[in-house]
Amino acid sequence: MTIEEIAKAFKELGHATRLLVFKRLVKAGEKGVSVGTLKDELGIPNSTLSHHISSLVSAGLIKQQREGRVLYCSVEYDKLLSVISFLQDECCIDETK
Amino acid sequence: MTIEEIAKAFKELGHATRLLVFKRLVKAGEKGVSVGTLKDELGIPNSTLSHHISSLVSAGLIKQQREGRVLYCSVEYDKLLSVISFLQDECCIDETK
DNA sequence: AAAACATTTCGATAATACTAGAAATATATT
DNA sequence: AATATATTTCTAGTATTATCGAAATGTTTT
Repeated sequence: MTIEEIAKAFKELGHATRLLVFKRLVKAGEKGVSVGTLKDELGIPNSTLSHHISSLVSAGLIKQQREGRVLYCSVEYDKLLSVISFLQDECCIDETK
Repeated sequence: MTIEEIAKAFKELGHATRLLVFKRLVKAGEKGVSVGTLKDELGIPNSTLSHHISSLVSAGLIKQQREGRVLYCSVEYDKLLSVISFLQDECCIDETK
């Protein structure tokens, strides 16, 4: 993962609405949550939510799977783990220097 | 920490230049790195760097301490730990549901 | 107090992001 | 095939962010 990819992930997590969506999806686990459910829970317009979702997808933080006419959103755990690893490894506190 | 504060931290880390600065400061440890050194290492203009630094300060991710005419920037570890904790706790992978 | 050094603030431009109503697309049901 | 449901794309206005040269500020040395 390049620094740009990590920065992109942070950037997309750096908005309260998107962070709420992401947090909600992590809680939901494997199957995820439909766009409509997110819309109802967060109370924001379709189009606005749709843009936020595609931002998260573009950063590789979440993915979407269709089931009939419902689109489920779910977390890309590999990406989440990469981000956590970056903070722990690349940004580790090294007092031994 | 509110969701807005966490989002703000992610937002400011969400830019390649700022993320490089932050990473550099974490590596540097307690004393930090001067603005001038960052400028030389990253090769970006004073004013641009200064804005990025104040963004990181505004998110509480770094702080500045003057020593003579040199301003040192250093990481606010509490904030870094909060961000890591958020990802691990609030965004934990819970397969037990 | 003048000159040198370190950093920020000003000012202005360009680029990107946020928001959301309305129209379009895709799928399912009757 | 018509209707209902779920979601995205279009369009457009507003707001925020990024960039950086030049001027200003604060600090030290001479």
